[in-house]
Parts: sequence; C-alpha cells; structure tokens
Amino acid sequence: MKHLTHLNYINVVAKIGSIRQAAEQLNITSTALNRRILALEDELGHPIFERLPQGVRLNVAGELLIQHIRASMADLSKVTSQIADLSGVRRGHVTIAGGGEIIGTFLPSLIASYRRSHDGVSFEILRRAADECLSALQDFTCDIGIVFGPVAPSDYQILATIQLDVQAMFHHSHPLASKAEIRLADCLDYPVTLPTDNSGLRDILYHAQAKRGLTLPHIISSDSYEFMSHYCLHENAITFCLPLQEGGERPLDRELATRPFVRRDRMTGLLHIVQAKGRVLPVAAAKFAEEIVQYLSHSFPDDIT
Amino acid sequence: MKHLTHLNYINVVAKIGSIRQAAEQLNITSTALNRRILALEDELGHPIFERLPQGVRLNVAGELLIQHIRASMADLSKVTSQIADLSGVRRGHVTIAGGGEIIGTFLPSLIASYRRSHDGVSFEILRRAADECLSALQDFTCDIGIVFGPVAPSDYQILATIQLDVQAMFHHSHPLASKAEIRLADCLDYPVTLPTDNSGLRDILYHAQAKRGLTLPHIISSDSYEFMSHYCLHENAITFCLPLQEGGERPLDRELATRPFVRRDRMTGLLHIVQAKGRVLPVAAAKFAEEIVQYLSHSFPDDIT
DNA sequence: TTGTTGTGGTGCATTTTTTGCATCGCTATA
DNA sequence: TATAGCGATGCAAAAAATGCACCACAACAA
Repeated sequence: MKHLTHLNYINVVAKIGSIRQAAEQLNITSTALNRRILALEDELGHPIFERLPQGVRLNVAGELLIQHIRASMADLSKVTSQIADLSGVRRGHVTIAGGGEIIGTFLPSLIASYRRSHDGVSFEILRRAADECLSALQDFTCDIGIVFGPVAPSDYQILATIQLDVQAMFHHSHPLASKAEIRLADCLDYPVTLPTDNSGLRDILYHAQAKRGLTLPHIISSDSYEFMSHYCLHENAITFCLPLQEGGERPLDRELATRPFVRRDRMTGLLHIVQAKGRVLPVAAAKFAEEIVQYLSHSFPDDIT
Repeated sequence: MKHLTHLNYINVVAKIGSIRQAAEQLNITSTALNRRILALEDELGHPIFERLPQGVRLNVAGELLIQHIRASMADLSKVTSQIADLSGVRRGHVTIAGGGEIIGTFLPSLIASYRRSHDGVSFEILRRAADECLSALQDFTCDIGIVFGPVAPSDYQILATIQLDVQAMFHHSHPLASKAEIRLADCLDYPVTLPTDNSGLRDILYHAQAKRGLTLPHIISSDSYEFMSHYCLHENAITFCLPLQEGGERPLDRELATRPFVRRDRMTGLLHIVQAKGRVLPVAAAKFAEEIVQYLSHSFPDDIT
C-alpha cells in the first residue's frame, strides 16, 4: 500500500535517527526522503524531528505521529489480511508440474517464502517430462506447468517465457573452474553426465552435439539431475544445468560452480510458465502463478517476455 | 494530509454510490477518481466496490477497508489536534449529534460560552435520531453523541448519564400554570402536541399512554420541537419537554411555563453523553465533552452518574 | 423497437509532482 | 585547522496523476 509506504519512511527515519542512512536503507535518495519529511511537517504545521548535528530525533509531536503511523500500519495489515482471507488466496491447493532440470531449483525457496504469508495453501509438485506436463495441464491434473522446451501457444496459455542459456556445472576444484566462460570443446577433455529423460535440456544438448559433430564423453547418463549434480562432488565430471539458482542457499551450491559457455557455443532454450488455455485457475493457483512470473521477471529482467 | 484525502475519496464514493457524482463533489474528474479506485483495488488484490448498472456499492472487502479508513482519519485528526494543542494553538473542530428534543436547549449557550475562551474551536451540530447518533459515532462522523434513550454500554463509552423527568410545557396564561405539579390526566382536557420523530421522548410518551390506557388528545404531531413549543404561544396546548433550560435567556422561556408531573405520573428517561468506545477524541472534542459533563453535573447534581 | 441518458473503463497528450544531482551552510570530531 | 558527516535547497529530468475524448454496457423513455 503506497501511502503506508510513505508513512513508513518516517518510521524508518525515526528508528535509524538519520535521514541519509534511512534513505540508503529504503533505496531512495536522501533528497526525496528529506523533502517528504519537510512536506509532512509543513502539512502538520509543526516539526516532527529535532535536527541534531549528527542526525534527527523525534520530538513530542513526532512521537504522537509515529504512534498513529504504527497503529495505522498495524490496522491496515490486519484489514488486508482479512481481505486476503475472504478472497481465498490464503487457502487452497496448487499443483505444479515441471521438468526435472527445473523443479529443484527456484521452486523450493519460492514456495517456502510464499507459504510464510499464505500458510493455508498446500502444494503438489510433479516431476514430469515436458510433454507430460502439457497433457497434465490439459486434463486438469495440474494447474501450472513449468516447461523448458517448445509449447504450442494455440493449445496453452503462456504466462511468461524466459530465455535461458545452458551452463556447465562442476566441482569448485575442477580445472575449468578458473575460467569465467568455457567452450563446448573444453567438455571433451572431462567426463560428462548427460540427461536421458525426455527433457528440453536433453534435446538441446543432443542437438548441439549433432550440429557440431561432437560426441561428449558421457560416462554417466541419468534421468536424475540430483544424481548428476551430486556426482560432480566425487569426480571431475561436468554436468549441464540451467541458470536457475536460489541464492546459493543449497549446500550443494557451495561445492559446485556453474559457468556459462562462450558466445559461439551458447545453447539456448525457452522456459515457459504455462496454464491450460481458457481455464480460470483457482485463486490460490492463479496467485502463485503470478508469484512465479514476478520472481522470474525479477531474476531475468532482460530475458523475459 | 494528503494520503488521507486520497483515502477519503473512497469514503465519499462509498457514501454517494457513484464515482462520477463523487468526483463532481470532490472537484476532480471521474477519470482520476476511477483510476484511484482501480489502483487501490489492484494494490489490495481484491475489488472494493461492486459495479452496478447505476453506480457502485461497497462489497465485503470494501466494508472492511472503509472502517480502517474512517478509523485512520479519526485517529489522525486526534493526533493533529494534539500536536496543534502542544504548539499552543487552541483550535480544532467538534462534531456533536443529538436528538431534536435536546439539541436546542442547553447546547447553544454552552457552546457560546465555551467559544469565548476557545475561539479557535469550531462546532458542527447534527440533529439526529438516537440510533442515527450512535451510528454516526461508530463511523466517526461525529465526536460526541447526546442521546435521550437506551444506549448499549458494550458498544459505546458513556461519559455521563442524567436522569430526566418529562415535563409539561404551556403558555404562562394556561390554566395549568397555576399548579406547581400537574397530573397526566390534566393533559386530557387540553390539546396536546406529540413528537413524531424517532426520539426517546416520543418513546417515553407513547409508553406512558399505553401503560395507563390513555390516549392524549394530540392535535399536533411534529418532529420539530421548535414548532411545538412555539405552537403553545398561540393556543392553550400542552407540549412535552425535558428539564433542560439555559437560564431563561430564550425569549420563548419568558412566555412559556414548564411544570413537572406529580410523582405517580412521573415519566423518566436517561440522557447519555456518549462517545465511540475505545476512541481517543481529538483534544478539542475531549475538552468540550468534559465541559458538557461538567455543565450537566452542575445542573443536575443529584441525578447524574 | 429505438434513441437517450447515465454508468464505469481506457488510450493518449498534458500538466503536476516527485526524484536525483550538485551544492551550500553548519557542527562535531580528529 | 582540516575533515567528515549532517540536513537543506536550486534546478533539470523522470515519473505520476490528471483531463479530454471516447468506448461498451445497462436502464429507461418514447
């Protein structure tokens, strides 16, 4: 809520005791914040802060006002929560189907953070190949599909599309870890794991090999991306993944490094957030779909459509 | 205060039930107002108004929100009043709602005398039926309610209660003027005026008639106490009033006499000074409420609680 | 039936407001 | 005395709100 944000500015300034520092924390300039305060004081006809050489401090009027602000914020948050309750976003069940190359990446943390404010919503995550995701959408077995690969826009409603470049993943101690970008030819010198499931990532890798006339020395084939990434902990192998992290919170991410390919070896695919065409999703599912799109547009501001 | 103005827009739209008409009253275009509402609904993630062919109406979420808005506005007005007070300025605004049987009696002189020492305080006096007074308190349309009749102490904060006996009023030349106390049966011999508004005084009179099986010969029914008392100047009629004078300063009081009823015909009701429960009044309103209570406790030292 | 009136909603150009940069004057501290 | 940090301010750019001219729709009257 916007006006509340503005009032909260005062709150933060009061807490920190400095306009400049508060502005920095609020990601605005001190000028704007200072002007806000001056305007507010002008409106009230009375100053809110004492100006000290090392910052500002609330005066009596400010104490009165800050109490009102805090009470208002608390009350509004109560009201919005009540409204959210009656709109149904707080309860419900969301079923998501996605490929194995995607499903373990950003979804866990996103769902966990969503559930912190919507604890009545339950989730079901299905690991499915791309075509299975789409058929699950069509027979309403799932609400949201996350598909890395081609999707016919005539049969499905695409909520967002992100262009993703395949990356190489290996242990931090791997010789290639010293390079910022690697070439596909580099992968010929090391054991490689390749996905065997019917996934977009597999298609892209196979297509890239065929196009370049290469054969990657794949010692491990698996349909489990979890297995392949864990395998890199124990041998100098290379596995392939998509640039979907969740902020390095996974223990695995501290052990493994991911590197993009150089420009001419770039392998690109499209990640689609999909729902069944013409279907009106349950409130909870629709809200979470928005959440996914918002997260992705924040993470990939330049590659989303 | 600006953000408050914006929220008040919603308030006005809710009251009027039409965006265009509200916009006209607020001196903005309907476009701007409409956009404000849409933006707010977007922020909340839930509509606030139902769109009807002939306008808009609050939905459940809107009712929740409007309550927050009104409470915020009232609270902010309290805070600004307190701030103004501590800067030494005696100013503010007090809104009082009261029944027609009360509002013309002691309030004018009390306010006039109060304003002699607090000339920055402005007043708004609303003539409202008892239930309307109470709802005005609840939606913060007024600060102080003066209600003759039952008030639920669980929903309102009662600042004072005075027990008042209904009196008869007639011209000084009326035959009954020679008696110090009169009986209800005396009133059967003369034309009587009865209040028709939804007031405590009317209820008491109707109840008294029913209880005694009487029918007062009411030739005049009116919801204007001013009219009824003036009518007694021109005919030997009897009207009923409460013993709330203002020191005989009104020209009318020199022409009219009031007499209590004998003990067994006594009709008693309770006058309450009320404010919204849990609400902290603005300084000016709180001070004037004290003034009212003090005046009443001075006038009715034995009947006040 | 048809035309009129009133409702909320929307694209686009304009106006108003807000924001950010560069800078000032001031005070405490080293 | 020099420096660093603070809030305040003039001015230009960016962002937001506004107003106009419409649209689609429903109700009502002729």
